Amino acid sequence: MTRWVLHVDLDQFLAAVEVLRHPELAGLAVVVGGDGDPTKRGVVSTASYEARALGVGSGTPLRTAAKRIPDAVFLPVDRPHYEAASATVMAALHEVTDEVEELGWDEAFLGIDDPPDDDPEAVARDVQRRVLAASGLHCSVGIGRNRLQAKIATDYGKPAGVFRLTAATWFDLLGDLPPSALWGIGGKTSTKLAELGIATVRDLAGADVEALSARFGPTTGPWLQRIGAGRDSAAVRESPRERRSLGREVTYQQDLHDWDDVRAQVVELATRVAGEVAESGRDAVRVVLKVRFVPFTTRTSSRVLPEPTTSATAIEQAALEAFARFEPRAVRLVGVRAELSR
DNA sequence: TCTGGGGTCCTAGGACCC
DNA sequence: TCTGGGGTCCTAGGACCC
Repeated sequence: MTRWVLHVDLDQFLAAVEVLRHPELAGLAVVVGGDGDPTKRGVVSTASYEARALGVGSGTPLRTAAKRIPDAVFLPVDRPHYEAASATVMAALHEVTDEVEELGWDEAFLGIDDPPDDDPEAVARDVQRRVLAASGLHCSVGIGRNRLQAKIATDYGKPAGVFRLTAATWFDLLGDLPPSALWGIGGKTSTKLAELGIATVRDLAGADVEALSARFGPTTGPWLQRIGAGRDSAAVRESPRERRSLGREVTYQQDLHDWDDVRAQVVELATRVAGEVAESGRDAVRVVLKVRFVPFTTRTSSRVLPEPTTSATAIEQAALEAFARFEPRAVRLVGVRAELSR
């Protein structure tokens, strides 16, 4: 039996969906983010390839994007519309196999056993045709023997391509790259690894697991070495998985200077979250309050609920108890998150 | 550059108990 | 009067991802 994992990633998803319904935007620098007003606080969710070529990508502050590309088309994030497009795509993927693990709106892993002629590329191209036919959207497909290989392969297939990455080519392709080239390693971990003399993926694969464990802990240490070597579980976890938490947060356009205003926002968010907890049919077991002070210092405070509950009163009270631990200061963001019972 | 909103998982320290 | 080892829970925060 031969086992393959395919990683399907829609190309410039939000921008592509917008171009589909506004064909006149094709070929333009399209920037989707916030409420579409680039003078407000917010960041870019997705930029079209044309915008990326001009220095604007996901995470770029909208105000920066507007300075870099004054004549870009700025559009608001339209969640319901993207969710519908995503559902169409995921349905197309489920026609290929039941083994589908969704990763947000625009990505999924597919588990494929024994493809015809042991030709996973043919399956990948079939996936691309089906997605395009169903949704009008192009995607790239990475092929690997596990999720990690497939996920990284996709980048080499973009846009609209197919790319295979296995143990045979892992070090040829990635060996000399910094560890941050790997899925799960960001800038912070990369810096810590450099302090241990680990500068490349090859170094990481050959690193001493004991040393990694001493620095990163008993779970993360060995995991880092494994992903350096390109090893990962081939299991595709069926989605949707049981959600662990549910929250709402808001960055205010103007900083809140009045502590009573902040308190009122805590209550409002807690009420909203409580409503959604009740709707979810699950119980909350803990409430986490998040406050981002001016200029950008973030603090959290949490309370275990006396018992698992959907009670808005209990959730609000826990949020306020957490709130009472903070000293009054100017605030730019308030968030409330409920952790759900297992 | 002046930094969203939705999440997940892991670590570490202190409290507390046996 | 100076002190163990293990286990679990709670809390805060870090890091990462889409």
